[in-house]
Amino acid sequence: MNIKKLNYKFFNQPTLKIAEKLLGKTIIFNNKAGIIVETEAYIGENDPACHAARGKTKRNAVMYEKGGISYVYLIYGMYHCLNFVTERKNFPAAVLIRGIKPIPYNFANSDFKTYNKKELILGPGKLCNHFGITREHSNEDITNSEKFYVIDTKKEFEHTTTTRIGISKGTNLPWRFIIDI
DNA sequence: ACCCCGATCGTA
DNA sequence: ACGATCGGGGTT
Repeated sequence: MNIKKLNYKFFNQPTLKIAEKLLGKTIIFNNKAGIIVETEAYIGENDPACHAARGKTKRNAVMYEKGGISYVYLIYGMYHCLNFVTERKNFPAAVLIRGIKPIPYNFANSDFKTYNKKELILGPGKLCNHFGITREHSNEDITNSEKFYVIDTKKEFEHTTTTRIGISKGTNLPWRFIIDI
């Protein structure tokens, strides 16, 4: 199949760059595939919306690990959110995956051109439901797994940058990235 | 032990 | 606009 996975080096770039470059890349999780169409960055203890804003705790400890592992948490008692941890160990940062275009697993490494808005799964909770991702899938090394990884493609995509949504602090930071439909 | 509230979503 | 639903984390 000749599939290249995003590696440790990719996840050690600045988080904003990673959030931007993840657009258009394909997540593989247990034989399901989806192209990332929307991301948000959460960066460091000085970002008031970041889970690490009040320092290290049991829940956010994985954010302090090295880049390239998953961080999945439960929100509002019923939804899961998928993040990829970024940057160096002991610097808490991650990219939240907010939207995908589901595609057949067998076409995961092929080219694509169009996004029909009706086909998209927008929202971190819905996307985790689609894949079947839960907290049990947190703290997994996605650079070195056969079940859970992101396909490395060089192609870049036109996108729009906005402020992050669904938060009450840090609303001024333009750290949300969306593929232009 | 208690209380507040959240990186959401479906329904109204 | 609002309620569901529950665990994390701060406070008493």
